[in-house]
Amino acid sequence: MPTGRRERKKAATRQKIADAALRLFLEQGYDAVGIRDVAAEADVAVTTLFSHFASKEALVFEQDEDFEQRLTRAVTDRAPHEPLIPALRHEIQALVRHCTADSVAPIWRMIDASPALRKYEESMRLRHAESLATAIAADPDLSVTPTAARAIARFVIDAYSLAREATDPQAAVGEIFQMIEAAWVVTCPSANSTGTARP
Amino acid sequence: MPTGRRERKKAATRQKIADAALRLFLEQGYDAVGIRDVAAEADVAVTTLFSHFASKEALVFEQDEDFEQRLTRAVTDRAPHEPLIPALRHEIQALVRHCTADSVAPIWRMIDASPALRKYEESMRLRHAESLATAIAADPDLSVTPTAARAIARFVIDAYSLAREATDPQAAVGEIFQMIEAAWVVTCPSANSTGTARP
DNA sequence: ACCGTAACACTAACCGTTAGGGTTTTGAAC
DNA sequence: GTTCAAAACCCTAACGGTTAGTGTTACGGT
Repeated sequence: MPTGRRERKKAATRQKIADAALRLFLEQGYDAVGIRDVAAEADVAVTTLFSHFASKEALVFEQDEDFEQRLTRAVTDRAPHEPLIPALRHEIQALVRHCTADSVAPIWRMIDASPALRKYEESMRLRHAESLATAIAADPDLSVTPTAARAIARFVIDAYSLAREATDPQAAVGEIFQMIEAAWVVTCPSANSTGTARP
Repeated sequence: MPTGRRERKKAATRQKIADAALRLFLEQGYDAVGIRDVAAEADVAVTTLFSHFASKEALVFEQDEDFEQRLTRAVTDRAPHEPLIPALRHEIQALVRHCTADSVAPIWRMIDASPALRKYEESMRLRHAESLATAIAADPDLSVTPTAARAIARFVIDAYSLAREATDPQAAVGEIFQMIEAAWVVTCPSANSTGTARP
C-alpha cells in the first residue's frame, strides 16, 4: 500500500543524519561532537534527528538490527537436522570477521574509546541474547529448557564480544565455541556429537 | 594515620544520601525522583551528592563492590586444590539467595522496571566479569588461556543474572553450572571431574 | 481538489552532571 | 593554644542529551 516518495525521503533523511554523524564523530571524536552539531551538519532540526534515532549512541549502532536478524536466522533458517552450535559458530565467525575488517576498524576503535558507547553496546547485547534465546527455545527439533536456551544464547553473545577484543579473534571464537559445544551437550543427553573441528 | 571523626562524618553523609535516595525511589519510583529531590531530602548540596556517588544509578547499586570482592575471593581464598567451578557455584548460589530474599525484592523489582538501571547493572556485570577473569587467570593451580578465563568468568556472571530472573533461581543456578562445568572441563584436558551434584 | 496525516521545524524547557569558586570543619604540626 | 593545609561541603551557573508543545509543509488516498 505505501507507495514511495515519502518513504524514500524519510530514508534519505535518516541516511543523511547517520552519514553526517559518523563523519563528525570520526573527525572530531564522539564526545567532542554534540547532537546540535550533528543536526546542523545534516541540516535538520534536533527533534527530527531524535525522531529517527532514539539516542546519540544509536547514531553509531545504526544497523544493529542486522546483527540481531542474522543471529536468529542462523538458528531458524538452518537446514533440517543441522546441528545448532556449529551453525551459530559459523555465523559468529562471519560477524567477527566483518567487524574486525579494516574498513570498519576506526568505528570500533571509537566505540572502545567511549564509555557511553561501550555501555550502549552492552545493553544491545542483552537484547540480542534475548532474541537468540527465544529463537533457540522455539526450535521444535531442540528440546531445551528456557533457562538452558537463555544460557546458551548469552554464551554465544559473550563469544562474539570476547572475540572482538581478543588478539586473535578467529582463534578466540574457536576456543570459546569448544566450550559452548560442551555446555550444549550436557543440556540434551540424547544429543549427537557435532564435531567442533579445530586442528 | 587517619584517625576518625572526619571519616565517620563522611560515611554518615554517604549513608544519609543513600538512605534518602532509596526511600524516595521506592516511594515514588526511580524515574519520578530527581537528583535535586534526593539532595534536598538528604539535606546536602547536589555537588556533595555527586562527590559521594558517581551517578544517579550508583545510588541504587550502593554496595556493588561487595559483590565483586565476594566473587574474586571465592577464587583466591579457596582451599588448596579445591576445584574452581564448585567454589564459584557455591558463591553464586549464596548471592542469588541473598538478592531474591523478600527484604530486597522491592529493590530488584524497581531495578527491573527501569531501563536506565538495567543498563547500569549490565555494565557493572562486565566489570565484575573482568575482575573475576583476572582472578581466575592469576591462579597458579589453573593453567588456562586468557580467553578461556574471560569466557568462564562471563558464563558465571551470566548464571547469576539469568538465575535472578528465573522462576526457580536455585534450580537455574544448578542447571547453568552443569553447563559451565562441562565448558570448564574442555579447557584443561588434564582436569579431574569435580562432581556437579544435582540429583 | 481535498483532507488527514506523516515528516519536519522552532522554542523552551527538564534533568543529570560538571566547572568554578567560596566557606567551614578537621587533623596535625608547631 | 595557634596556625595551616586539606578535606568536606555549599552555591551558582552552565553544558549536553532529550522531550513536550505547537505549528507548518508535503505527500498520498479519496
